Amino acid sequence: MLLSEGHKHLAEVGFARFSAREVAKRIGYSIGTLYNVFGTYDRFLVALNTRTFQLWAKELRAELDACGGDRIRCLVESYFRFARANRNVWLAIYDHHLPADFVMPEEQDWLRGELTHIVVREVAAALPEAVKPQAPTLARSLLASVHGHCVFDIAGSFALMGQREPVEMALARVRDTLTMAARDGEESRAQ
Amino acid sequence: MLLSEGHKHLAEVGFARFSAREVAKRIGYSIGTLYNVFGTYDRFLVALNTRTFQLWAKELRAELDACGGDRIRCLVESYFRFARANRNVWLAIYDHHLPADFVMPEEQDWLRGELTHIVVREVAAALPEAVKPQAPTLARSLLASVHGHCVFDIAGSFALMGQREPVEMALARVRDTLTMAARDGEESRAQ
DNA sequence: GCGGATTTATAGACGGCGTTCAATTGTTTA
DNA sequence: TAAACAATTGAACGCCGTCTATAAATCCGC
Repeated sequence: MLLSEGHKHLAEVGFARFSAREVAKRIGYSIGTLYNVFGTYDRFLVALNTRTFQLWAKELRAELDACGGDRIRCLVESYFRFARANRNVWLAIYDHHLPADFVMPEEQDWLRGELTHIVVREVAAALPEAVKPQAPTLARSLLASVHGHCVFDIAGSFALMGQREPVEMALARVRDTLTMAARDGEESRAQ
Repeated sequence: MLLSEGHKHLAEVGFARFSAREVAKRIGYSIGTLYNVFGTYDRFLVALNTRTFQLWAKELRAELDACGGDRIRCLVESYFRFARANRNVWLAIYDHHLPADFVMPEEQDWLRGELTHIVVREVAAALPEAVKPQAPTLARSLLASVHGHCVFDIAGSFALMGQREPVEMALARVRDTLTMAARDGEESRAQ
């Protein structure tokens, strides 16, 4: 209840205007109760962001299942679609910086890994046999590239720079790298 | 004075713990004075972030001037170096989301363009003649890719994923794209 | 069924925040 | 010097996250 209403509130007002007090008030709880449950504002936000990761992974799996041939395009488009459709909760994941001494509950680690693992699997499938071992590293790197495009898109930086079609740009960068990796694979086979 | 001390305070405590009140107190100003000058917290932060952009562009130019042969590597390394050396003020640029109705003073627009323009020039220099017109679009896309790697690096996501050498990874992605672009150039010449 | 123990919930208090504004101080001009 | 103007102030407001003493609810052995 605290989680679902909190997630709704976060989606409505965004990270900067989010308030744990307001969430408690909305569902008729006292502020003290919320703090008894989560202990601290940071931990509450971590729990909400974990919820976002769960939602994200679920949608990604669904879209991959419903995907036709081009699974790499599907991945990239899904990344942008989720961020755009869930702007505030998506941004909150990256706006919320944990204190250096914060120990993350395993829960979130595992779920972030879930998303990454999906991408690793798809990247591996797109690579020729000779370079498949590079898939984990390559997948994380491509994730970062797509993320960068998505951040600029959401923040409006691309619009300011007169750039359009950020999804296609991100996809093109991914294809560049996959093509180059495939070429490496051929060379190592030719030797 | 408000700007320099504010920038220092932001660098010390980071975006989340930053407070305009504290800045005013530190230099012996009243809180009211700060608000007469900047009008609002958002505008104060925009001014501080503009300062960060200025510093960033200055360092980038200096490092390019002192750069040996590999100017693309120099760009990527400089991006990471600035973000790492100025973690809090760099993060503040991306953590501070403006209200939708906010009209950005031209100042910051111009300075952001400054950084981009440097990158565009260097990317153009790295491209064969046939594809040089793509330089502006390509440069912004590569900026996004490097930014994505840098965000994950600063946030510690790469470390969590067991990934090392984010700078080299980002550089590799840039080279992938530049190589592919060069190949496109050759093909269009061959036709 | 009951009374003590233990968990859970409450709301008031605290200091700090961004923001506003009437009052004050300082500066220029006539 | 006196009046007009500009700059500065800090108390007041309603928020915030956090803590804590108190009250309510739940459980459990008898």
